[in-house]
Amino acid sequence: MLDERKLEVLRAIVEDFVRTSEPVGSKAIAERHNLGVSPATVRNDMAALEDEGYIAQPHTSAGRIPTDKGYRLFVDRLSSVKPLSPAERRAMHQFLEGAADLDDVVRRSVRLLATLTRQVAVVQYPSLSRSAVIHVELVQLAPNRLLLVLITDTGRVEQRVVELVTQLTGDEVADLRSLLNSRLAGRALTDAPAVVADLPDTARPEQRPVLTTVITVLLETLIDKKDERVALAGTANLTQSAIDFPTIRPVLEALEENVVLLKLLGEANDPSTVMVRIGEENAVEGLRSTSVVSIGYGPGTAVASMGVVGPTRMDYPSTITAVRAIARYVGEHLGGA
Amino acid sequence: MLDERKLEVLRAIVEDFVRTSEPVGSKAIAERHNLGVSPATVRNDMAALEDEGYIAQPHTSAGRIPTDKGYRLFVDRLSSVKPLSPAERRAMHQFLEGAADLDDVVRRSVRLLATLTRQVAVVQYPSLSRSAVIHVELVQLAPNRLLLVLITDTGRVEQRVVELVTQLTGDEVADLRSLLNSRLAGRALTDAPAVVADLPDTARPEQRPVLTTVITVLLETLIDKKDERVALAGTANLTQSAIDFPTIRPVLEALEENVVLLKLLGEANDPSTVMVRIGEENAVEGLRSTSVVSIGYGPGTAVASMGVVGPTRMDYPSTITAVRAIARYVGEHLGGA
DNA sequence: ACTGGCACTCCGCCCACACGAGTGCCAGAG
DNA sequence: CTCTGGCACTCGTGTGGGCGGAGTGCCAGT
Repeated sequence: MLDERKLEVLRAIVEDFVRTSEPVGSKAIAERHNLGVSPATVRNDMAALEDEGYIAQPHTSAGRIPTDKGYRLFVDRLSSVKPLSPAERRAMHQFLEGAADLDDVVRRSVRLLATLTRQVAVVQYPSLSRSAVIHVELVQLAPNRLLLVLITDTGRVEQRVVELVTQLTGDEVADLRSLLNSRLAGRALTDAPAVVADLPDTARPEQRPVLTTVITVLLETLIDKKDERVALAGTANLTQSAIDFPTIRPVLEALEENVVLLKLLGEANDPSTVMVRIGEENAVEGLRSTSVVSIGYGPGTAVASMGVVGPTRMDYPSTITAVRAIARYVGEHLGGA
Repeated sequence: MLDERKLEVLRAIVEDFVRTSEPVGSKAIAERHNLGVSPATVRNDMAALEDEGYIAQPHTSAGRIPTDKGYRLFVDRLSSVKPLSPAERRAMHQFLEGAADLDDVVRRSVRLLATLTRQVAVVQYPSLSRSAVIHVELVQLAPNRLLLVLITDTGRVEQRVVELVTQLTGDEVADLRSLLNSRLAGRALTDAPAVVADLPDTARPEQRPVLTTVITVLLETLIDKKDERVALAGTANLTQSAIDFPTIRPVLEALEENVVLLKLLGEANDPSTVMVRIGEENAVEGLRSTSVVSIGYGPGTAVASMGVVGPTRMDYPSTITAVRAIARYVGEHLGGA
């Protein structure tokens, strides 16, 4: 059905269209990409490609542009990896150099990703649910108010105020603290509920109400923070592709919905392979005319995801390379810190 | 120079132009705003207003539009406050209801502000520098690694890892903790440097190196975090005013520069008066064609600022009202928590 | 001081037209 | 069976002219 040359023609169409953002015609292909055949032949191939749904015509007597399906084929079978330029590599190292805390790393990463790909970048904060507890701290704000601080191995810190019905002494707080830490330190957050479930039962009766309250808040924090944070950068890059989006409004709206973004990224857990969602493949209304390139990252197995959102008319090879490189580098960086 | 009726004409021009985004002519004014005079008279007034630089013509034989100077006069002398509608008031309460922690409050506020004003909203996180220490916590991660956690009265928590050359016992950490707290608890962050400066001198010799290191990191945290965080929402609203911005690109770029935003908001400290910067009055390149309406907020005297960014062709009375109302409400909310 | 009238300007819109890029199809050559 | 050159056709884009209308500035009159 699709012989070698037809695929070459498709590649030529995708590459030229990405470069010029204008429909590409048979003559241009025959000239620029030395296929050794005449425009007429290319035309026949194009007709075949159009029948199969890989390319389309904006209108009669215009050149062809790739369809979502065409991009998909291109990404899956036709695109060769394009190595990062030395300049890009250098930029990457410099950019992440000297990032102080987790916030800083994420913010720099997202900027970097947006700059390198010239698109909108999204980086999820290392998720609570996939990390482990380092320490639980209790600070007594008042006799009946505690501040619960949860510290994870990815550098994230969550805090919550706990209101108690009873009053506590400093010693009691200390007891509580060491009790919680003995159970939780080193455990994955996902295990936390199981680990602390039986605590109230084993405690002395007078401790129980307090313990129950604290544990409730602790678990609430874990659940609540399921709605995790994301950083966003490069939205201005949307405007450069005025040709691609008739209106960028729905895209901006979708990008502001954290929930949507997380859903988008949530599917890309694997740090070894880049996931590409093209146009209509996106479940998210409003991003139907965009492509999303995403990947998992983190020390060891993935703890979060990052990616970029851009027009379907995107330089996939470069974008994929950049996303992969940055994810790997940030992952190492987090592991070392 | 500018008699009563001329001011009325200016008001009419501003109001109509804000509503329709089209240049307004003398006839429309004479009809819609019953001034009791003929279009010809209005024309004379308009000529005077134009001479004074309050309005301008896009081209001969078009209506007039307000200049920055015209908006300025309108805001300062002609705009009456417009109370919040009951629906808006209800929305405000519901929106902030049940916000758990500081992050949540800020995120909800910024969304609310963007929704109510239908513009881009910016909310600065309560700044460290203007708040006070509640507690300093030290968590021993390893014999020579401490986690320093700083808790402020606005609910913000900052953490930093401290690497030590020497190893510490748990007791030593506890000593250090109580020492720091005895000095810092309840003090304003801005006082912190002065308060802890002499600590190493008064300590026992063997404690000094550790103390110096910890204090250095502590002060670093304060300085570092000067570059404070902001939350942004409603960027999609920029697209609705396609008439107002030929390109929204520079605006989006400016909004992504946190530094720029902070500079913008930084000037609005006073929680009692709304600050309005119109068009060219903005120091920030890229926001020269926008207006910024901002105000300080927080429990008691202001601890941070919030505001909106929109086209100069903006409904100033409504916007000012909304910004003021939300700032006040969020301030109370923070105070009560 | 205000009004009505009038001539003038200029933008926006519509239409017609020509141009050119690109196609599909076909007949003929290898 | 595959490729090529030729040709007629389609359709979007750019250009230029003409028209209508909105709005103005000015002036003479009340």
